[in-house]
Amino acid sequence: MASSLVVIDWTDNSSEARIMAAALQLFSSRGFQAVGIRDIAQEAGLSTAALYHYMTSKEDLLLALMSDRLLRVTRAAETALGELDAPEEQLVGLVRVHVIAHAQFPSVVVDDELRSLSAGARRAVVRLRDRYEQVWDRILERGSGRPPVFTIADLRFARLALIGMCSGVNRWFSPRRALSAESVAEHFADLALALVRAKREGRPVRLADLGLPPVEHYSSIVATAHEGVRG
Amino acid sequence: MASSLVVIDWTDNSSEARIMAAALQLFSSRGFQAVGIRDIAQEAGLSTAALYHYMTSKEDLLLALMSDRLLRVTRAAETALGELDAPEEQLVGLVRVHVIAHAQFPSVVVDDELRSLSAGARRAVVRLRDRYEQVWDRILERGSGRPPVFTIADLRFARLALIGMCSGVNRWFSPRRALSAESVAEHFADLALALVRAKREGRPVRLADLGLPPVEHYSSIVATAHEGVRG
Amino acid sequence: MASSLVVIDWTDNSSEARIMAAALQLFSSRGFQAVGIRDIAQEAGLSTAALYHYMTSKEDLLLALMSDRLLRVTRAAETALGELDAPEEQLVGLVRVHVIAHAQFPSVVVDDELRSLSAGARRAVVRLRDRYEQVWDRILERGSGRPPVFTIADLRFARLALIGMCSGVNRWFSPRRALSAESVAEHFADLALALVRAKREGRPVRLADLGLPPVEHYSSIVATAHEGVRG
Amino acid sequence: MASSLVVIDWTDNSSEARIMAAALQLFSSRGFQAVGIRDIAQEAGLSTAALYHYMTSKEDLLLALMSDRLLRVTRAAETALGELDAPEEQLVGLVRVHVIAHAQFPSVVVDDELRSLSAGARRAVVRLRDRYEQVWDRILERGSGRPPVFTIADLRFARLALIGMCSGVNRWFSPRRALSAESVAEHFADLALALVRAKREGRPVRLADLGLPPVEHYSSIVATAHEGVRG
DNA sequence: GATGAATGAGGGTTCATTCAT
DNA sequence: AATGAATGAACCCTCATTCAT
Repeated sequence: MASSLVVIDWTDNSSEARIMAAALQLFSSRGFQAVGIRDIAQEAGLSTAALYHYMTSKEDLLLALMSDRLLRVTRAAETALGELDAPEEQLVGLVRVHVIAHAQFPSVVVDDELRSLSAGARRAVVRLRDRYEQVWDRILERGSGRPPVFTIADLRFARLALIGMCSGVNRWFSPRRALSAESVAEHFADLALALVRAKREGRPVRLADLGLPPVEHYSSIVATAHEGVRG
Repeated sequence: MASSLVVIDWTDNSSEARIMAAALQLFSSRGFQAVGIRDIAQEAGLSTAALYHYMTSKEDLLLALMSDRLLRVTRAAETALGELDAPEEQLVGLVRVHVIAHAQFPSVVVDDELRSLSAGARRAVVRLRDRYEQVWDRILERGSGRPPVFTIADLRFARLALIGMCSGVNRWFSPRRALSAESVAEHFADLALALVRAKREGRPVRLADLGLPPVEHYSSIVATAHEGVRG
Repeated sequence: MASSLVVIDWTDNSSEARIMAAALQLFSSRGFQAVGIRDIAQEAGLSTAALYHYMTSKEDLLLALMSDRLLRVTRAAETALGELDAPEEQLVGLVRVHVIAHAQFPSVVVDDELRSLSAGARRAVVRLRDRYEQVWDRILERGSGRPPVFTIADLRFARLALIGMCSGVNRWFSPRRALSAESVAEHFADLALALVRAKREGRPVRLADLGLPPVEHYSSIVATAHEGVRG
Repeated sequence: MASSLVVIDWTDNSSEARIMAAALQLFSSRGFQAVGIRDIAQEAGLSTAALYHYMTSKEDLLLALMSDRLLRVTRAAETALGELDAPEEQLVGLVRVHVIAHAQFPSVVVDDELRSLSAGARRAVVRLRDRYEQVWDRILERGSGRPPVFTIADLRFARLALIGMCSGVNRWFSPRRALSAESVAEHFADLALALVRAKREGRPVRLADLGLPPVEHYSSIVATAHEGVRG
């Protein structure tokens, strides 16, 4: 029984995992409201009644998926950040993780679907989201310290702008076009450095100036954090 | 009969205008799929059957609203741009218009609801959206000319990032918090300048460096373009 | 729209009346819980969706029917009592009305289905039921006055016994057996006189001793109070 | 495997007994149709699948309970009658047993739930019910013999009235009110004597006139017949 | 211009039951 | 003896839509 705030185990292809995968896939592509439980059941290869062995309601399913996504992306972000020190490097790491996670994996854009949750569930998810956003804030703060690496007028707006642009990827990215998630991540990482006016020794920093691990490293961090979910 | 790609007349409080206003308001706050035609009818003070004098289907209503939003924001953008010359100024004008329109007016975020449209309607809206995005592209191109004002690695990604961050406003902006649409517009305009690495005479430009009309000017451009729709 | 505590208009064969008739018939013979709204719709010759033009929920339908039954039997009882004076005669009138109503018309036995109602609706019905039971109490009280016509140890138990035995008719009466509602009413009226130990001038009274209108008179009172409901 | 017409063994707290107790309790308070097998399983502390080791269907469970109730009340009635001789005393004994059984023990009112049974099961239960009703008929007949103790116009109607009033107890009796099953039994016994116009030496008999064992004696007869079922 | 009546399809959820383990 | 997994059918109710008036 998938209780609420939990990291889902996707690795086997048990009924539960198949249901979760089906729901994630469908919610991600059509939106929660537009998906019927019959769709989910069919995709998972079960009867609709069987769904109710693993969830208590459709909303509960959404809740589980949102928290899973948030917990995993948070985990991936922390893994990436743990390997880095300088704020500008950490920002790049964070953007890479976020973009790759949102482009490569079916993701329920949390802020899009918050309104589909009832008050209680919404509060729980908001709490997780806030925790994730604090990761961003922490970096932006550190980069604004003395001496400042970033030049940011308002930390909150900068974070909203960054997350807005990075989550937007989810809406237009399609692997069909000859466009890899990694190349998007690279471009957005550089744009993020610009957005915060990152500088080293008084000079604007470009992505190429940083001696970071290659972007593929972050693909594998994200993949590890997401385990066996099909990309 | 509200045919498809049209600028809606909101100024009177005819039944049609009331229906449109109700639908816009509801789609904007709850999402297309979550709104029933009963909700719209009730909000407009009519029977559900009466709705069908003014629309051919619920989808048609969405289509009309999306095109209205796109046409109006495009019009507002062009008004703003016509008064300005330098690319960095135009970028600021565009961001101001976009942010104010999305924060202050109920807006159907086009890319969010495209999936709710059938193929034909989707194509029509995408065409309008592309036309609006070309406005962005035109500015980014001009700023990338010789000598370059912007430093942009890839024009398309920059546009996606900018629109992503500016449209995201729609998700979190709430007039209840002591936060005006204008102040958001100002912060985002400055962030946009940073994102494109705008320079004048080799130096990074800040919003304050530009001698632009005050942000309220753009509020009124947007308001004019949106006529009597309640903000 | 059949609101709650109301005397239903059965006389035409409008959709509403047909729904009510179907529901009454089905609830009466199978019990509320065992009847599906599909059954009602089919019996009424409508789609299930159409039902919801005339009711707000299945429970609301039950509520309407219970209140209709209670209000009508109360009305019939009061008509009968208004024509009579002596308590022993009134008791006979009341038993005749109650038995004929329960044998001849599909009736939802109120106390059987109270548990199917939610708390609020239940309270409303109990109030009507209590009002009807007060009619019985009033007669039993009058018969216990000075000089007493009845000999009753406890008024409440006597009422419960009388109503219990008279409502029980509903369970076993079937017009198929050569058994008229009127003949049952006669036997039960005489048993009721016995139960309260009715006396005139010190002698036990039998039904035949009273100069009452014939039982058919009460059939027509009940029929009038129930209007065009098919018996 | 609980086959059909059987006296259930309630004395141990085996799974079977717990299931039966749960079902009886629930059917009694909510009615057969309103009780789900999940409710029964939960109350019994088992999985729903486990229920099917002890029953063949939900209906079978009802059948078993109805027959158990009927057989036990019949047995209790016969025990009571065996100790008595005069018809008027036997009538009192029977009423006491019936009322106490229906007030004090969760009882499935047979005539209420007959409609929930399929034709075959119904026939079987009706046979048991008829046997129990014959106990009543036998007494009423004896009391109508020569010289008559009772004055009854129609034996069948008298029996229906008596059982109707005594079974009705089940609907309104609640141990919460300061009302003992025994005191109800006493009042109803006296009312039953009145209903049949019982006389001794030409004079109406009251309950107090009879030298019967105290009502508690009948409580214990009923309790014995019902063994360990919680009251 | 507007509505009440009506509907087929589908919404999410629960039903009693079976079966391999 | 007991269970978790699974299901087809049914639950009450709402959906967007049509049409005669």
